[in-house]
Amino acid sequence: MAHKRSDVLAHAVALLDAHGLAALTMRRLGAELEVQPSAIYHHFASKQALLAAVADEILARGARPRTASEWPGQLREICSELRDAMLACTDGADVVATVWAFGLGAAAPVADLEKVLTDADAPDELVAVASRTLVHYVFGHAFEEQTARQAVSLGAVERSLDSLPDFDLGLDLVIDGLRARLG
Amino acid sequence: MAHKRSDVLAHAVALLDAHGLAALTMRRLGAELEVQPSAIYHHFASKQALLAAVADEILARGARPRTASEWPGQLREICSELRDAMLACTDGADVVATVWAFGLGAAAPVADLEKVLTDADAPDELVAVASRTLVHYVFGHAFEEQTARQAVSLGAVERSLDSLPDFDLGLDLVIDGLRARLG
DNA sequence: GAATCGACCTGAACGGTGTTCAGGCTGAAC
DNA sequence: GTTCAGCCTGAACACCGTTCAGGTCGATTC
Repeated sequence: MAHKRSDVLAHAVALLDAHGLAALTMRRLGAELEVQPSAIYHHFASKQALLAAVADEILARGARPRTASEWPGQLREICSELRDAMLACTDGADVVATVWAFGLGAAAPVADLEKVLTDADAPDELVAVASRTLVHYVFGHAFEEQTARQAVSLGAVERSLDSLPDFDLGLDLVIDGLRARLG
Repeated sequence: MAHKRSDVLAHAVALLDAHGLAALTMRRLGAELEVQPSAIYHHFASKQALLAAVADEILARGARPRTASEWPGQLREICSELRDAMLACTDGADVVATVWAFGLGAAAPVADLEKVLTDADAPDELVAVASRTLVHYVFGHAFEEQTARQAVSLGAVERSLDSLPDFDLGLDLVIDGLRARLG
């Protein structure tokens, strides 16, 4: 029973979702596919390449229609979609943020943000700064929320989850800063 | 020649700085101290605990006097200090951000930000949101910059470093959003 | 129908990793 | 002179990502 690249990817995402990043091992993924670990290297050059594909898949699964007509709402839509996509999968924020930081994938959301800002007639430098500021905020918030939740559920650390800041409020903070520059 | 906890920590930071996070291995650290890897567990309960201490040390080394008298300048001082401390050490952003996200250390900068905002009479919720938004921005920016720089220098990925957004500009974006709320 | 070819996989190995544990050494305190 | 704590040894355990020569098998081609 030969597997295709898409089968391997689907099993990898399922494994990540069910048991977390630590369990996403070449050996364990191989076992899940009833295949030797080395067989995975026929489909992906390295674990890093596999993770990049996983990150893109996580984002693709979180895609949703966009309806806002003004740039502030459009930015909010993109950021919320990105956040929800990452939070929908165990360790999703970690995987997506790392892959993106390495420049290996997960570039779509930033491109979308840049397009919205360009269409809103923001100057080039502000487009680059603002889109990255937004994405840094979303990654940071999601990563912290997901990591803290996991650390608490593992009992590794006691820490109140109620104290997590509100996502939309922080987003508005950045967007208000932008509004002051875009008039 | 018996080592103290502070010796182990100092060697760990030196190893991190000289050869990066991947080289900060219990075995390699042991070799550096001319000691068996297991000896390190006498001083630190786990590698995670060691990394937490390393993160705090990185921040402590980056401490500098603060002179600003108004809250926007104070926020800028804290964020710049945090950023510079992380960038001063190889993989510093990765270590500090991860340790902080796990709630194991590196909490001082956030506490400082919260104090400044509280003293500026910001409401409690805004204090929590704003301080985290700022720290997410600083972590995200520093992590991306450091990771990208490293990926390029390793030749793993070709990517223009010139396109990195300006740190102060993004910081002002958030602070302007805050100004609109603090009057 | 036989040969070829590519996709897919095997099985073993290499050189690492964090961590545990029973026990040994040594220098200061009583 | 003995006790005791701090520090360390050395071996093992159970993993990890990755490589590589070779094997299987279905589809394509002559």
